[in-house]
Amino acid sequence: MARRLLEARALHQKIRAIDVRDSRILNSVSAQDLEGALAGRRLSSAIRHGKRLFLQIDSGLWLALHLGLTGWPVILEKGSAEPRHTRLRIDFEGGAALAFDDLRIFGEVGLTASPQDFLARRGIGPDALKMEKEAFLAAMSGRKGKIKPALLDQGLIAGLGNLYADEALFQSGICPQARSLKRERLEALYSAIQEVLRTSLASNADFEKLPNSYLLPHRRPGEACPWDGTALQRIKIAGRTSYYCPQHQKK
DNA sequence: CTCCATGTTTAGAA
DNA sequence: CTTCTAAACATGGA
Repeated sequence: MARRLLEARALHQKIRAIDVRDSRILNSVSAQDLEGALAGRRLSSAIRHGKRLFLQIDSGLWLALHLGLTGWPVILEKGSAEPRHTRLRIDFEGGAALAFDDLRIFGEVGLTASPQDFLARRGIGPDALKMEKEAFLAAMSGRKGKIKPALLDQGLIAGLGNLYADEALFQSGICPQARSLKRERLEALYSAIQEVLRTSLASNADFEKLPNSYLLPHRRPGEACPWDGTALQRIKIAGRTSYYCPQHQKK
């Protein structure tokens, strides 16, 4: 979504000014370096890999973005008010601007020579939506730990967060604490991941627009499973809250 | 006031 | 070596 937005609205315009409002979002780059890399240039393409966004600058360098918990890119038309927690603002010739809004500042902005380099250095694995089934099976099999932390491990599969991991497990009938899953169940999980991510993209990450058969619109204490009416369970796994249905999600 | 929260990294314990 | 937990980061809402 963010990538599509940037692709549609932030490319090919000459950058007039950069304003780093809060340098805490910068990751191993100074505000000066960022300005030097962007001023007078244009953004030429946008790609997403897992939770990372990369914007190519026409100099060949890339802007590397992570939205964190609360980050979001916002396109501002000429004269429109900017979001309250704008941490970085890029103004284009012509009056439009790109604001990076991020309340909690868990997002980050950096520069890299190439996305491949950046991903390798950070140890980020294949993107969930581009990953082949066999690669997924290879990454997930032979592990002794619980399935949920493996899904959240960005080095094994990049792009699933806590909520979508819960949703994929829910859809494939697998308990987040299950271990050593058989091939057949991993295949079901793979399909669920693909479907959950595609459906979520189509609904613009709005939980209320997701099908009622999804966990996410019901992911609250005391709610019932939309499949069988069983009370949803809430547990902590690897420090993250997990919701699941004890009736249809098996170990 | 306290607890919790959509993410990542790091340190340290099993 | 693998797996898991807690803490830290910053801010707001219940």
